Amino acid sequence: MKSDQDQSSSYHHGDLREVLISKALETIEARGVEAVSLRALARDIGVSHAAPMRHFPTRSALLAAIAQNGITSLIGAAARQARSTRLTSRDKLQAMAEGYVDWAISNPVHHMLIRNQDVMRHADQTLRDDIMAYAHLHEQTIVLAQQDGWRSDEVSKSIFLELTALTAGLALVASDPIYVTVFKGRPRRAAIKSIISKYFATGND
Amino acid sequence: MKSDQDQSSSYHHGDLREVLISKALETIEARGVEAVSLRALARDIGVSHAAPMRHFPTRSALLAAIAQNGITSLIGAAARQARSTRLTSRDKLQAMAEGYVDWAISNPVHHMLIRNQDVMRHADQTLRDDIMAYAHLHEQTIVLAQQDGWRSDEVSKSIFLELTALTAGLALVASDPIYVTVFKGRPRRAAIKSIISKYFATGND
DNA sequence: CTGCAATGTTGTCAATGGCAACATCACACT
DNA sequence: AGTGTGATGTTGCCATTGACAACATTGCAG
Repeated sequence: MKSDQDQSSSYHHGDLREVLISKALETIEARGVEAVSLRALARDIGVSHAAPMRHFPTRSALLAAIAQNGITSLIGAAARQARSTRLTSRDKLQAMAEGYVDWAISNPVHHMLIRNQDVMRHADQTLRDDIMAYAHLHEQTIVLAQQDGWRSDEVSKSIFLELTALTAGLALVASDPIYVTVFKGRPRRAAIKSIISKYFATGND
Repeated sequence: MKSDQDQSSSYHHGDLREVLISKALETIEARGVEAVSLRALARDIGVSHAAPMRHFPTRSALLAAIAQNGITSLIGAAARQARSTRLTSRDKLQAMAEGYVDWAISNPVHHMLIRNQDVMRHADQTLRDDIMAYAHLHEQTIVLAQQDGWRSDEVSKSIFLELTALTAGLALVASDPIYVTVFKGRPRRAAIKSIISKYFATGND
């Protein structure tokens, strides 16, 4: 009962790239990045040991591609919010902060890969550019909020550092198994939203 | 000019465990965790390929031991501050927050290893206990500060989450190569201390 | 319908982690 | 001092893996 029998002929898998990514995600979730092996994935999927190489030249490239998928979805969500016209610039900024942590909680593997220096070391230029694009969007959103009067007297770089640290820290704590006990009995997202709200509750005009 | 020639006989290295750890640290700093190989270390040091196994049963155990060294030094520093009698309880808490980020900046490899799920997955009970001990010390310090009137009306778990996220985030941002540009032209430690001070500047009686 | 580019396969190699059997040494105990 | 035992180091081995090369199959564009 192989799941890939709907392919007319079995020589060409037809969807190998996507299946590799999704199986790799499962592996990472269950047993960590170090457990990802191109050959094991190939065995699991039922193709020859070198087939994955047609889609990812190296193991690192597969991991980087997953990270790329992650950052792409993060930027997509952030850009959508930024275009929304129903929010003040300050609320957009808050939504962006909450969106980042939400995204990290919803996509713990992608989040972890993006924070993993071993993975990012092999990132290609597109991936690096996308991460920078997100940071720039963040900075611009801060500047816009400041232009509308929110903490307009502060240095935007400082706000950027502060907000980046806060959201990165919350995302880390929320998805790190070490800290699960912190949330015992409390819904993670609510506790986090409340902390972010508190941050944004000051400095309003 | 080998550095290990001061050993009388060369059969027993005499200091292999420590040298393995220090060489591994260099490797991680230069080329990341994934570049650590027991055999390469053995070659580098000049012992046989299986010698490292006498000190670390697996590669993961070596990495976990380095993480253990890190958390031990972190706890040592924190406990020293906590015992200081010249600080108010609130100042002790602030010193602990600053101390954590300082430690992370001074020991980026250790900090990264402790945050690395692949490494922590293989942590033994002692390492897990030590990390919990640090969290407990943090929580106790918060409670003491609250008992002395600092934010005494807030839930200490919330403060813990907030402070842990802030410090973890600052440590992450400060040591992540992705964010080096944020600190362009600004001393890292000063920028971070100022953010932490700001956090502690509110809620004082 | 044909030839080429994309995709998959088989075979091979060096490096690695890990295990086992053996060698050497330091040190505690008498 | 002598010894023997546990700690530490060595050699040899094996399975797995990433990576590469040469070859096979197939879909598709012209």
